[in-house]
Amino acid sequence: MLKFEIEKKSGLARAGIIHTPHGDIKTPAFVGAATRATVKALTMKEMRELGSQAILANTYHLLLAPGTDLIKKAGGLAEFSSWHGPTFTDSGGFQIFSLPDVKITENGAKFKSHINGDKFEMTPESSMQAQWAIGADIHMAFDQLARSENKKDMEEAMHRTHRWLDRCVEEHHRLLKSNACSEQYLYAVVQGGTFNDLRAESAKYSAAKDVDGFGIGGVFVADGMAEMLQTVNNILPENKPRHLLGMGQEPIDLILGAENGCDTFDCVAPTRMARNGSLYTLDGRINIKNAKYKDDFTPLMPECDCECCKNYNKAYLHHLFKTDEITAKVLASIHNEHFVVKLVDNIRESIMNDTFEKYKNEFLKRYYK
RNA sequence: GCUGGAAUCGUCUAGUGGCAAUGACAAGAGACUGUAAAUCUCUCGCCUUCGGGCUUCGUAGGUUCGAGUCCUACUUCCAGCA
Repeated sequence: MLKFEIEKKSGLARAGIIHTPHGDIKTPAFVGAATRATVKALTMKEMRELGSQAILANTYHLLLAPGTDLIKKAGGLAEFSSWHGPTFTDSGGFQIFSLPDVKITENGAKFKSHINGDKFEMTPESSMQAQWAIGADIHMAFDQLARSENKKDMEEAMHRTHRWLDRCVEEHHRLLKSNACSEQYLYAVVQGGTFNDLRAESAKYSAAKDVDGFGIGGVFVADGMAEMLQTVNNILPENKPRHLLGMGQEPIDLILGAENGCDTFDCVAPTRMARNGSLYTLDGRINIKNAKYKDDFTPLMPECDCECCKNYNKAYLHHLFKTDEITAKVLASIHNEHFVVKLVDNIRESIMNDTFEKYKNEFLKRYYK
């Protein structure tokens, strides 16, 4: 069983430590999205230096390239990528949702590779096997998310997720046993969309399973998220960690997520937006490509101690973006990733100090003014 | 000086009698949430009550219902010959 220690509680919020074979994660924590075993535009050294504690890679992408066997041969994700810290893998479930030409059957999902059109099928078992080969510390159950106003569709996807969960749990334990290994861990994924009764049902179902933690999936907007998380996290066992899948573009997502009992987060938005010139500041997100920054020689965010803010100014960043220099994306990604990592670290600190409410109010008041 | 050729939005460019005029870049703005994202969208002559109105394709004339497109002259540039 994955060791999770709770150090401090405040309502549903908690500060804790997840002990993984590759090191500890002090939670709440923002996990870097390293879909193809790399955080786009950043080196692992840069990730460590900006304060990241863990990364999350994607089974679907690594299956296509370079192949999960190759990662196993390399010694696993941590060794292969030179990220010598805690790792997660997402199951590939999100890709069922996001790729075109996906056929879902009870057995699994049939995809076409977006790279060369190769057809292949992913099942709960094959996802577990692939994640086993990749060798991350924490694996996600293979789920089916949906985005629908139609409750029946949602319910159907949720029930399939539950049936798949049973198969994931079985296959996960079979793999552990047959390889005489106990150092890989499985999270169930809670679904149910915007329907809180379905969320409750999914949380109950997942809570009863022999898993090490929980992913909360299929969340697309902050609207109604707090209530949904309250529903789910009041049901999930307190002593197991919870990961809010894919949320974190907006600081409020992370604040509400932590406030309502989530321990870890991952999101592609900070680095994607960085590459597109949209940068976080304490006063809200700015587009550094805007003409008004052409001769603004002040730091992007004076309060920030990232490499970008400590050494460069807005006019320089603006110039790098306008001339499409690679360094623009590097510096911007360092800053945005640092911003969200630090934000969640600050949330943790405020929970530890009993100042969460104050931190939250001050942050939100300034950011969304 | 002669003979060809060429002049269209900030730049390059499409255009061969129905045109406010093609495409690219540049410029201006927006989007992005378990990454098919170094991506995508919108604006880009002026005005507008969004119906439309007005002024544009080197300059000035002309032919035509209608001209960026055909004709004449001029201006500038390019190539070749002197």
